[in-house]
Amino acid sequence: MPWKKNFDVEEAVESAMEVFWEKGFESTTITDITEATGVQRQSLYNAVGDKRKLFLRSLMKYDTERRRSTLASIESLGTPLESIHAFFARAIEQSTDCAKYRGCFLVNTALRLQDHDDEVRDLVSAAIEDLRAFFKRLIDHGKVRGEIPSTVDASATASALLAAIFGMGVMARGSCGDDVIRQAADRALSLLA
Amino acid sequence: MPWKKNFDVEEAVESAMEVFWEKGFESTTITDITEATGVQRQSLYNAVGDKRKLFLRSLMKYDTERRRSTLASIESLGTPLESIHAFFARAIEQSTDCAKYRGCFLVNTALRLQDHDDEVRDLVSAAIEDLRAFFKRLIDHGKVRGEIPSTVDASATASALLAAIFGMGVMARGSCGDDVIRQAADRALSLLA
DNA sequence: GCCTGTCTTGACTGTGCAGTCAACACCAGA
DNA sequence: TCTGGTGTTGACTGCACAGTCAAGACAGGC
Repeated sequence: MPWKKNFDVEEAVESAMEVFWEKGFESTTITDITEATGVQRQSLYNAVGDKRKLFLRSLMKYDTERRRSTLASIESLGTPLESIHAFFARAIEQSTDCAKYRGCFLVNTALRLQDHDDEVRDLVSAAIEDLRAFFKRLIDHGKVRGEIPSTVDASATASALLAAIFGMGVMARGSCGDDVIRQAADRALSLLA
Repeated sequence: MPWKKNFDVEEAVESAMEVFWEKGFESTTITDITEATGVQRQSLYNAVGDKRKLFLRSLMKYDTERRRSTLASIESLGTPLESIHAFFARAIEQSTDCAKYRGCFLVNTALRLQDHDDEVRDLVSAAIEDLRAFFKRLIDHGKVRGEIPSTVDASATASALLAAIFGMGVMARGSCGDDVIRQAADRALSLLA
């Protein structure tokens, strides 16, 4: 007896994610989302729930389908040191292309954590901790391979790289010049030499 | 014939600044401000103008009365290297006291620059550039004094310290542990050794 | 004491929003 | 073909907000 939905929920969440990523939670209206997805208001509410649930689901989708897969592909790219450099190169590319700069969805969310509930908070904290672990793991491997001096403190340096990545994002938003961002990345990476 | 205002405009802007600093532009309502200042709606509109003008004026007050004077007092505190360490110590203290963490008003604004017009943008960019210049000046002086190795690139390292400071702010918001923030600061400062 | 122009007050207006409702369209099984 | 339940549609509700209005309070000049 039921009637099949004439839209795909996952596709709708994907489109909603793009909008939330671009504009943030507060500044996104349900109308923005219905326009982006082509799905009617009530159909969205039936399928997913309210705005908050839709945001959480978008963030989870980003976390699993974008962030984790990106880190995995970068990690398998070359040597540990090369992977770290590749990560920073990617961050620079994104930060300096101001036309389409929108940062990382999770970090954007971290910057407005007061807008959100514990579920979102926990997801964000876990993602940040995971990125730090990513750096630490690569540094440890680099030390084993002899690419990175054994005197480098893996944990502390991972924290510093994390701060550098975040800082570059802030600088990009604060309309710093590209050269300043590149300098910051270069000096941060010098901690590995 | 006129009638004297029974409130001080500067005091009102000071109170408004506290609210905008705490909650950001979008999340602050005029009612929040009338409650914080004790000044009636229309009196505020008469004295300062609309919400946007009030925000700009608050930001300018912060820039001149807080940021600049803080930098000046830190700069005159001791040797250049000591001043930089003092700046980071202050940042750590603020970032790890999560109970009253609210970051720097200008950086908070930088993170939501899309909410604002060119006047605000320009003020924020100038403040960020000024902070970078602050670091660069101190590094240059430190090199002259022999506190900082002459091999340190003052400009690039200033950019890296800037990124580190911003990154620490993001980490504080993303509910990173205090030790991670401290590690990041420690490694950033190691660029001066 | 009256007049003039500013300041104050609280109610008002219009807008944009999240979320809801009720009527309708549709499909599958009896 | 009828029936019941689910999906869809667009209008609706209630609320919070920025900004405005008009009536009144007030102080000084005449």
